[in-house]
Amino acid sequence: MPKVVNQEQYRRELLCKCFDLLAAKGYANVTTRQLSQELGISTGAMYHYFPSKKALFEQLVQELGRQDEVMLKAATEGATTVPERIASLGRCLIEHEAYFVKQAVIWMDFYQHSDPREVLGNPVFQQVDQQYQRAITTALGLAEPKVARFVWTLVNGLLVEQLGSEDCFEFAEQIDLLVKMLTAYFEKHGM
Amino acid sequence: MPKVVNQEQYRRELLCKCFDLLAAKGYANVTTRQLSQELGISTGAMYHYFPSKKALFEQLVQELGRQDEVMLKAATEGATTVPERIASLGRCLIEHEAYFVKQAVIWMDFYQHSDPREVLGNPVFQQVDQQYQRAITTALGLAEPKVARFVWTLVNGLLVEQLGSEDCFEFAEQIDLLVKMLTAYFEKHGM
Amino acid sequence: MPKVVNQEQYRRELLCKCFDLLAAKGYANVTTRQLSQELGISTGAMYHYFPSKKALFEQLVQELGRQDEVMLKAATEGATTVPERIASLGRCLIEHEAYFVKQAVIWMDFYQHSDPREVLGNPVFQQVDQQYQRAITTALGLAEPKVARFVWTLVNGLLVEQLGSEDCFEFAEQIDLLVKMLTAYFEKHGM
Amino acid sequence: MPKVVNQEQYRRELLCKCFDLLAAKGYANVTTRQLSQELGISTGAMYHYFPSKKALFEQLVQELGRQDEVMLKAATEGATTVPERIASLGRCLIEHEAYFVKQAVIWMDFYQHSDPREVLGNPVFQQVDQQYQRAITTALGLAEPKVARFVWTLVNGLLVEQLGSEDCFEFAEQIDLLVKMLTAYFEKHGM
DNA sequence: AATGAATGAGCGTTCATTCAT
DNA sequence: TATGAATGAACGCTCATTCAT
Repeated sequence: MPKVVNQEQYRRELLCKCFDLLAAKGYANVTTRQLSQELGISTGAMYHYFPSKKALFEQLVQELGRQDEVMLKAATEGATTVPERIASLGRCLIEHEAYFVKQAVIWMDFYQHSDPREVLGNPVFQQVDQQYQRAITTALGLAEPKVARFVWTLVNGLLVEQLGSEDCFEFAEQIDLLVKMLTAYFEKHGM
Repeated sequence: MPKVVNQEQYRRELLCKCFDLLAAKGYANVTTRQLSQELGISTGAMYHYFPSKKALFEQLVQELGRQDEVMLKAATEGATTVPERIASLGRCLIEHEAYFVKQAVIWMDFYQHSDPREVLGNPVFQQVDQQYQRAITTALGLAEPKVARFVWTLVNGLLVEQLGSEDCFEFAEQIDLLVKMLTAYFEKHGM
Repeated sequence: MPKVVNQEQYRRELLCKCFDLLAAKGYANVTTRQLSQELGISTGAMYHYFPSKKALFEQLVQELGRQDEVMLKAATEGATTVPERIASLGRCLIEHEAYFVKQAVIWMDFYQHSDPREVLGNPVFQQVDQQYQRAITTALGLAEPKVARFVWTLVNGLLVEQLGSEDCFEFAEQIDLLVKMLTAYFEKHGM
Repeated sequence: MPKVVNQEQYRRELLCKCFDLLAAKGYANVTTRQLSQELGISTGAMYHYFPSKKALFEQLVQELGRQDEVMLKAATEGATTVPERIASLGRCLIEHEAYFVKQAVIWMDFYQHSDPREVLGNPVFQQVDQQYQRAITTALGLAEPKVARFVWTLVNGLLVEQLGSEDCFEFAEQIDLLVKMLTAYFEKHGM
């Protein structure tokens, strides 16, 4: 009788364990030996669950997309007006700052390691990109995807700026500025 | 003495020649052989001008900081009011979009390859960071560095989003949105 | 006791199932996973029946030797004169060309993977070598083993030349030439 | 000023140094580390001269083909009649037995490691095959390539049988038998 | 100042074998 | 008996760096 495990769930656990290490050092700077050590298994076992280092990385990106969709939905569930939603989103980002900063690193790496001519055609990219678009549009209750993309872009800028920094206060401060900007913009231009 | 000046200038030329290649493929994905081929010299000669691959990269980051300071100053020189300065800055970014996007890649790589615990203490980082702070503050004619940082952060977000994309129109559109946001914010909160 | 007979027979069946795969890809290019998949059992089960990959391979060589002895005896049973026996042997080889070519591959592999200093002392080699010697001597009805070895050597050359080729006609043609050569030789030198 | 070397010639020397090791242990059983140690250089230097282990192997096969063409031509140069040529060829084979046996191993390995469906289309194979065909046809002074191929096939059989054996006497004896067979065949069937 | 052959530690990956179930 | 997840040494290969010329 073989050892019974929920392969699917175990693989997700392994992905989560890789997250911190990959975010801290970057895809290219983490070896498979380091990864397997972080996972507490042998390199061979790692290759039992993932066909390659690259595949592991892409599965991680997908997994993060899945988690974020849930998280953002939950964060803005109680808010009804647009200003309230913006504030809720801001609080969520501040609360999980460390997580989102790490994720930005992962996402940068993903861009970097993709062939520029293929990144837009990459099914993983397309899927996750649409996921975020959908999540942010829903979270803010906006009809216009373009503004949603804009907001997410700004957030990414903030996250990227936080790389290597541990100044939590400055991050909150800048999120606050962003919320004020959005509010001022909506007051002036409507919606 | 003149010999030294030539050396200095030659090294800057070499750095500029590396820029496109490093931005296109990323620091970790470019070999020293590829770099020296791009430069049109041997690997040995490259090590004559730069003590290591990493040092070459850091010198490139510094060089870019120097160039940008000049460029931003020139772009906003004619404008006198804050809205004019914002618009001038926006035009400059849109005009040199390709350059700034490549630079964002370089900058990401620099963060990534630095030890997180050392990045803030890294003299190269400190110098270039202050340079940008100063440049953007001067360009916008703001007394408050915090807002300058905020603007630059937002711009970085836009640049990062352009990675792998060639949609020039979307970039201009989002810069336009950013200018409107800033304007609305300043109208409401003053300065 | 009957249990043991079944085990023995089951192991022979397993060996036969491996034959094609090993001949097609070569010992070193077939993994134990591929073998066990071909056998329709798990790797663990395979190791229950064979102590190692190498042992499985050696048992296959022995099994083939056993089968050939029977086959060659049957092929030349009806013939009474030496020319008739030669012709019968030739027909048998042509008829089972694909089988013998595969076997040649197996046999090459066996030599290759043996330590050169030990191959002559290898009991598996000694046993099978004597088996072939005996089989060919009996088949041709020759008193002199040296000529039997010579014939078998020539046949091996033909088989080896067929590796990777699917030109069935050429094989038959060359077997025909071999038969003529043998006949001419026996006519001139007697026996 | 770079170290001046005749790259082409040095590469040939390296190939020759690999010959014994590859023949003794087989392509798949020799590691790149073992090869580079045999060559007296580092693995990196080996990859400076050969793009891959497989390429090194194929270049060795080509180099052997080149050497053999010269050797066979020289061996039969003085002989004028067909029997004399056959005898000369036989002496050449006996004299360089060890070399030809090793070469047979290399050749077997080459077949084994080629995709069966591609071996006939492999340019290396085609070139060397034609080389041998031409060499043996010229050496024996035969108009008919088919008989040349036949002779070479028989010789290959003998060589293969010598794998792992060091019985030089038996080899000479069998070459002698081959010469007698050929002579008897030509006497009976002409040419 | 300049060359490029040479180094060798370290990479991502494979696979014969083991063993808890 | 039988399973297949797990192991880890070893593989082919890369590349930042050095150094004899």
